[in-house]
Amino acid sequence: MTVSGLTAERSALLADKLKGHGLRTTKPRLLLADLLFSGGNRHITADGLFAEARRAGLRVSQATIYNTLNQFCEAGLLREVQVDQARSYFDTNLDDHHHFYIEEDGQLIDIDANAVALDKVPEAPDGFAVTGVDIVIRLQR
Amino acid sequence: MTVSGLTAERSALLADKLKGHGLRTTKPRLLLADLLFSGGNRHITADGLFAEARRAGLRVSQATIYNTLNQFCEAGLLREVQVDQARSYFDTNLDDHHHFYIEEDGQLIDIDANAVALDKVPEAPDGFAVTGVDIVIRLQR
DNA sequence: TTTTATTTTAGAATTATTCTAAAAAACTTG
DNA sequence: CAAGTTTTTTAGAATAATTCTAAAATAAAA
Repeated sequence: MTVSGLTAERSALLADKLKGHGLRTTKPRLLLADLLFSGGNRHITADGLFAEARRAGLRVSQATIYNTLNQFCEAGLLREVQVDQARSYFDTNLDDHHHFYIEEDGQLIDIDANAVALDKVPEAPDGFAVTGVDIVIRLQR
Repeated sequence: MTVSGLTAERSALLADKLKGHGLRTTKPRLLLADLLFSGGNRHITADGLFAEARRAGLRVSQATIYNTLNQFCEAGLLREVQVDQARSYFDTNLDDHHHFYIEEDGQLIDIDANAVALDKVPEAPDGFAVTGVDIVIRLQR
């Protein structure tokens, strides 16, 4: 499959990444994966990715953006970050880490896990297992 | 003002609480305040409070529920907890504390601040002040 | 009591997201 | 490659939480 705006090498690399996570390679997925994974780590909303995709000349529906983001999450290529109940943020950084959140402009900044020392954590109630520990430090100017 | 289902003493107590936070006492506010503050601390969604209010015989619109919850937040009588981008949770516990969150049933459980030892926290980026540190421990059965 | 300011309300509007069912694209097999 | 099967994509409708609007009701002030 050839996708305009992507070199053959990058295309092959991304296709491998998708296949490696059990996802078929399709044109929309390849181009969205390129937007998401070809720079450094990033945080993005569905709407933001939609805008970028159109700017990049990819004509995709919003439904595809949502489907793709959710599939990438399930496949373990992305993580969702819960900081604002108004919209979902997706994070390409899969390492153990936390976030600064600037509410005014909706900006997220990664905090490396070892910049935080969480020395005492309460035990989970009986019958429950911890699936994640999220720390969000809210900021204001 | 008399409100059916509220003793005069409780009514007066709640009215004082509202006034003390710069809010006029109205019938809907008094009854919602009673639901929110007359038992122990609690976590509730707008929808949950709406259902309770109707069960308690208060005929109040959804808009009033939302207005009241937001006003109570601004007035410092409630806090909003960000755990699920699908809906807002409000917490009557104003002490410094954190949360367990059981995604399956949307249940929140308080974690006392001193059950957590957060010994190293990164500095806020230049020009920013920390407005809150939220720790959410997600649980699964 | 009259006036003024604030609240409440029903219902419309908004916004993010999911659903639907049909068309398109991607794999599979002969 | 051709035909058949499965998965994706899509446009647009549907859903759900929340906010907005402008008018009626209520509360405070004079």
